[in-house]
Amino acid sequence: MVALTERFQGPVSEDKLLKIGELAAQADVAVGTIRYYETLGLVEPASRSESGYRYYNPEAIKRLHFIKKAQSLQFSLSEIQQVLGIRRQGNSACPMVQQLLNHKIARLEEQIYRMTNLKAELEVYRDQWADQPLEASHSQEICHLIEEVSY
Amino acid sequence: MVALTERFQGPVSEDKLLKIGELAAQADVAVGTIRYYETLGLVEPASRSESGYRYYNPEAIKRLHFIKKAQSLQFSLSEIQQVLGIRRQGNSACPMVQQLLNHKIARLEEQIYRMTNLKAELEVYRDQWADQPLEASHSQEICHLIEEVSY
DNA sequence: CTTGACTCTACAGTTAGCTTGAGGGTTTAG
DNA sequence: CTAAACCCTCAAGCTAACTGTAGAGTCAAG
Repeated sequence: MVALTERFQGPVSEDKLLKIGELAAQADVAVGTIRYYETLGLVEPASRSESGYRYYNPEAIKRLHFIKKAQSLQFSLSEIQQVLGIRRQGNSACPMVQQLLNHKIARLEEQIYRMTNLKAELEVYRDQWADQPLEASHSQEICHLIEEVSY
Repeated sequence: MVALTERFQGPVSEDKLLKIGELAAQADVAVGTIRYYETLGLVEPASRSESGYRYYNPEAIKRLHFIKKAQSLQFSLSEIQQVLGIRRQGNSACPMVQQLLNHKIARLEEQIYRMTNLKAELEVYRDQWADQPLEASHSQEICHLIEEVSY
């Protein structure tokens, strides 16, 4: 499945450049997704062959991993873009990054708090359900859980 | 702003039916959103006037509040739909609801765990940044935070 | 009885994050 | 040298959850 090119062609002085499919396999991301990320400025090939093939250096794998991690933790692509894109602007990124971090930390705190509350609430409902005799589930009241939870 | 109808017309025996705009104001939801929810089977007017106007009973306010709460806690409309829609199917909803709850609780647990980890990670970065002398922000390295975080 | 606020339906548009497809070149294993 | 496997671009489509618009009818106050 994962067949890595050992040789490469192109004018680059680094070694082990990857074609898009190889990068995709290594980073466990779809080829189309990588191209899509490129339109957003999140990844860029180190070079292009004459025929237009993208060639990435292995750093790109880490980049994609970073994106996936940040994403799985509720960062939007545009937030990731902000952090990654800032260096291109040539000015100090730190203030913006710090702001982003503070904002993110505050949001996480709030979400954790709300999720913890919800979890406790749901557990109460679930346990009430567990205590209920089975026949009760089939009374007129279609599901006591729904009556409790729904409104 | 909030002008409630005191009288109503229609064949319903309850009192204080609301027009869609009134319901929207009471529940703090856009009119269009309510109509959209109706297409998903999440809310239904108690009745319609001859001219087609929707008339809701005040229960609908609670329904919308429930939807908003569940939503703010990461439940999708289709999940909410599953819970609310089940009674229409005439069979016992409890097993499905229990399953949904368990699944949701597990997901919350995982998300809380991951968010807590990320928060700690981000706080480390932020604090490292705070300790950094200002000039360091303007060295060749455009932002040490980016170098640390990005890969 | 008219005017303005409200409502109706139907459908197009929006943002996010991709996926799929058409149509056509390129590489590489056998 | 040929056929499979890859790659390219461009464009459209998809899900979620709405928002907005057009064109037309309805209701309530003055």
